[in-house]
Amino acid sequence: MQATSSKQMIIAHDIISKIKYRQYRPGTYLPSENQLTELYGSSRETIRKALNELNDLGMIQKIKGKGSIVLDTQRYTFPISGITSFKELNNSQEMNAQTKVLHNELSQVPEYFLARGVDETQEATFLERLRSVNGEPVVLDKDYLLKPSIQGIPTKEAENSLYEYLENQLGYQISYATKEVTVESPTDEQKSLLQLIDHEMVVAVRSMTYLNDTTLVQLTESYHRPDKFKFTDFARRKKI
Amino acid sequence: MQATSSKQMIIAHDIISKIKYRQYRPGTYLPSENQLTELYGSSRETIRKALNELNDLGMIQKIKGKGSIVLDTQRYTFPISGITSFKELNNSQEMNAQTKVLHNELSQVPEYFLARGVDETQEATFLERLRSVNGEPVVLDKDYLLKPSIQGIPTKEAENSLYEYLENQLGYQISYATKEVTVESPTDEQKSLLQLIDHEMVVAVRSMTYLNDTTLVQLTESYHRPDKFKFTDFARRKKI
DNA sequence: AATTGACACGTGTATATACAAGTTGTAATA
DNA sequence: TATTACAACTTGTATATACACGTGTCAATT
Repeated sequence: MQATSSKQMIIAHDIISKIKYRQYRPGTYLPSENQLTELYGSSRETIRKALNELNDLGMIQKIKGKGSIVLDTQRYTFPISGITSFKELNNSQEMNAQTKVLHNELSQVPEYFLARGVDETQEATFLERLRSVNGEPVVLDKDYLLKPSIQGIPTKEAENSLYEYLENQLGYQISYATKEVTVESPTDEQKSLLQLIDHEMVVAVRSMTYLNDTTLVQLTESYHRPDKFKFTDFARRKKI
Repeated sequence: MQATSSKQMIIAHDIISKIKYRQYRPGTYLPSENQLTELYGSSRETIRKALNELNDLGMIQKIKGKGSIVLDTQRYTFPISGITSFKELNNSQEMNAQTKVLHNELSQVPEYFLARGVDETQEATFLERLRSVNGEPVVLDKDYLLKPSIQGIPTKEAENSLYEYLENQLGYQISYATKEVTVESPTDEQKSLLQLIDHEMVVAVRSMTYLNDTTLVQLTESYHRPDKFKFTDFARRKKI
């Protein structure tokens, strides 16, 4: 599901772009699987695997006996769900964003992750970054990049996307992450950096990121200003 | 992906239960697809579709050329992600929960949803419920059940799971939902019902629920006490 | 007029086959 | 010894075929 080269992925991307540029419009049916089979010169199974991707993404709704309806994704297309980095988010939303690196040094792993199975002796590079949009501080990111997979990161790279560095520079394939969101009272540091008003709380997003081979490579604590935080999700009902 | 009757679903469930009861343990490999093919007397494609379900759920990690590793789901198994109702959550977590129905009457659709494409003249049954755990108020749910799909709901049913009523009593198939999470200042009603301390904020989860045929049937505004709110998620990196 | 039945067409599931490509251990080779 | 080459496994992709089953149309029947 990663490489963009397979036939089913090419087809999926093509249909997505046709939806994006409104060749296929929300509320209308896609061509039937058999028609798409002819259109792309592939087997029906390949088409179906492509359509199932779109179904999982919430871009279409498959209806047995009828067809696949294009859903209106515009309404809920602010992608914080899934694994999306600040930099990517920034690009896709075209906000005027800025990243300031506050720390980039060796450190211990914080308490929260120790309670979740991370070894206390685990060496890590601590990276603290303050994200601002239009001059206003919005997010405080604390990343812990784990050795030996990640030996460190140039501060210049840290100003951009971490994922980009890990994937393009180090050749790693980030595969999945677990994430936990809570609302907490801010520490003094968070209060001053995020310019929080008295009694205002902070939204904490803590995540653990893994590679394809299940190697844990990154721990993140991300603190958001509550008034700037919005999380949008699309979910299918599964009976498992 | 809904009915539990198909072969691939039976296989998926079986493997899940074997993981659950630790016949297959976290960190170890599942039998290979070919072995599972023999074990279940099915084709490899059927096995693969079952395994892909588990992969999507974050229960296993497939590694090309090696096999499928069982992941440790215990650590992040508090399912608020996805569409899961309070009642189901309650059952799975075995909390001592209670539901009090505050309102059950006709009403207009609130502003938030009008801004998101819902018609102003849309008729709806307004259902307000206060959820408590161990005597403490935790969540305030405001549901709007849309006509003509849903003509109303017996208050007795409202004390249980709405989804159960819709699926088992009305025979509807709930398919997907969009969800948005924000942190806000509480209204006076929320402040008193949820027993919020001064300056404490409230977590608002607003969602729109759809049937298989894309019919919108339910709007929900769910307000959580910030100290009781926790949201856990598993996400795979997708390059689409 | 209302019901029934046949049919066409849609997606859902299951199977068999083939080859591509990643991983690992082993044997042959330089 | 170190490297290379290969074999034997693994998962990934693509194809062809068949049938089950949901939906809608339309004509025949009641």
